[in-house]
Amino acid sequence: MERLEVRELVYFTAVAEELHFGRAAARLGMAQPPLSRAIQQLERRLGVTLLERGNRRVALTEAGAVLLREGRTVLDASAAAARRTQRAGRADPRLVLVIKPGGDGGLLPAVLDTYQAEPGALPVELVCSFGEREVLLREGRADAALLHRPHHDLTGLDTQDLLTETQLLVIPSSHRLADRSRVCLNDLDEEPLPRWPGVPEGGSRGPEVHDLGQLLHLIALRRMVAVLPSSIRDQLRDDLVAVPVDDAEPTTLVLAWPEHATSPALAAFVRAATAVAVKATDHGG
Amino acid sequence: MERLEVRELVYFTAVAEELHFGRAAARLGMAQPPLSRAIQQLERRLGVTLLERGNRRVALTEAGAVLLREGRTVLDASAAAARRTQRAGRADPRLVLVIKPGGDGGLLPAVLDTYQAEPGALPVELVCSFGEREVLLREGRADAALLHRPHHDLTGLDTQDLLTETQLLVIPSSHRLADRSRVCLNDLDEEPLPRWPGVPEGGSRGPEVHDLGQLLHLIALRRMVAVLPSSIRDQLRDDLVAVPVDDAEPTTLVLAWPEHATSPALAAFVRAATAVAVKATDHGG
DNA sequence: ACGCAGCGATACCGTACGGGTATGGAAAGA
DNA sequence: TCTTTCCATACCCGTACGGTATCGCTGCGT
Repeated sequence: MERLEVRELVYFTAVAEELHFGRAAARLGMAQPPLSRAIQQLERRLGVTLLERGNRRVALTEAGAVLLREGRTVLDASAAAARRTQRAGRADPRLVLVIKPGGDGGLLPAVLDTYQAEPGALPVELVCSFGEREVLLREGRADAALLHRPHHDLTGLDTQDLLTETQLLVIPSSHRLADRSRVCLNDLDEEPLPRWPGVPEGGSRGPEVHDLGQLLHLIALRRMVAVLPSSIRDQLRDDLVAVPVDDAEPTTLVLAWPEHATSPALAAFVRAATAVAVKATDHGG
Repeated sequence: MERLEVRELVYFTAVAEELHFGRAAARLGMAQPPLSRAIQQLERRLGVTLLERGNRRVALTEAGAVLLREGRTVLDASAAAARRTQRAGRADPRLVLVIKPGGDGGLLPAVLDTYQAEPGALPVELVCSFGEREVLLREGRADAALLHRPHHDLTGLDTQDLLTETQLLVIPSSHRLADRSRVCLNDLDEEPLPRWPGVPEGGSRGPEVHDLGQLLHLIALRRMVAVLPSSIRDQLRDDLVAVPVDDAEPTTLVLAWPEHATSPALAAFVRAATAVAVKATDHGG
């Protein structure tokens, strides 16, 4: 079996994405002829035609589509490998945890305290990011992340459930639904819901939001409403109210980390978070 | 960020596994000096030392251990990408399903019939393999596999549960436990259990077995006993009996396929298998 | 119908880098 | 101290990757 080189995959994905050798070559910062040759070579070595060269149109074959998808995972894995290795080699070891501001269900302080008490605990570096948090994990830029199920795609990650919460509708006190004791999703059919960065049009309309303060502000301005886990209750402004949504499926806060991770520091962190979570659910009911 | 090439990863994993440049070079079929240089280059580009060169001893650094693990996943993904692309490009499209002989829970005929009735169904190629079945999936050599949870490691695979079965102890009719109406795992402490190929010493002792006929034969010869899903009852020889094991955790037959697979043929197969499975559980209770 | 423009393939060339051989040099064992 | 072992350095060569120039095909515009 002939070897499949990363450089070739970079070339191929560029062409497969542009469907145009010239533009792909420009994107790669190289001339078009060597790119053509590299693709031909790749096709010869695999014994498979990847691109249908209609004279003015380049199209992916079935096999090409497969290689595009598979190749992306290889490139992702390769980039992640490089970054994780570099992070592991740094002189100042730290645990990078990525969170959504306000999305920690109130557990984070206790988790951090518990973790720091563990033997061999590393300094924790918090990275706040509103969208695309799981991408940071997959890219090897972070060691762990707080995510929400089923909101995030958790394939390829190991996870530990921390906290399951019902969801609340957050609206201005002057909203037509503000005095309801409960609502259901049908009531929101016409409401502008936020689009979360990185989530491609989940039936949501309205502008993209990038942080919690901005979101609450927009809600207060009657530009939108939002359905959020019940733990944001603590962080609401005075001019907003929260109403339980009966038929919104509960959201689970999960701690996620890359599959097959072996770092003892991460293992200790998972232990700490789990311990805090079970204590919290014991108390909270 | 500098690019991380597959060739470099092959070189590094060889050295990391051998912990010896000379042997690694021999394994790679090359001379030692260029290998040394390649590793140094890799270290420079990552800005990380991967190997501790004690004068007569080569050892992995922390970062090196990380790169060894991550690099293996890259190499696996790369090999899988190549094979899946080649399979997708073949002139005669087929769906490769890997099974364990006798391990289909009796569902397979119905699943195959149902699938062939689907529009756009491909010919199904059955591959029988006793051990290492999930590896075939991960290597891109098969499209789907029948596996058992919790026996197999399903990380990195998508799965659909088909059938949950209790487990039976299979023994010769002359065995000391043959007239028991039930046993528990403690009763088996001294019994020779088979070692499954690919499973590294799961507390099992006794010889490796590679197919079901051989296994049953060895049981009949009083060389071993085995705990198996209850659906093998149909395939028992006259000189063997099966006794329920009270505290053996139930086994679930799952259909597994590579994460993120998009092939419509595979999707149809999953549909067919799921349909047959729910029908079977409805009937069987 | 003819010509032009767009785009991928081919031809040809230079160089950078991957790989080989020979050798150095440090350290452990006899 | 001499030898052995094993990784690094020095130096050389060939390949193959990338660049420039050009061809050839085809669809479109007038």
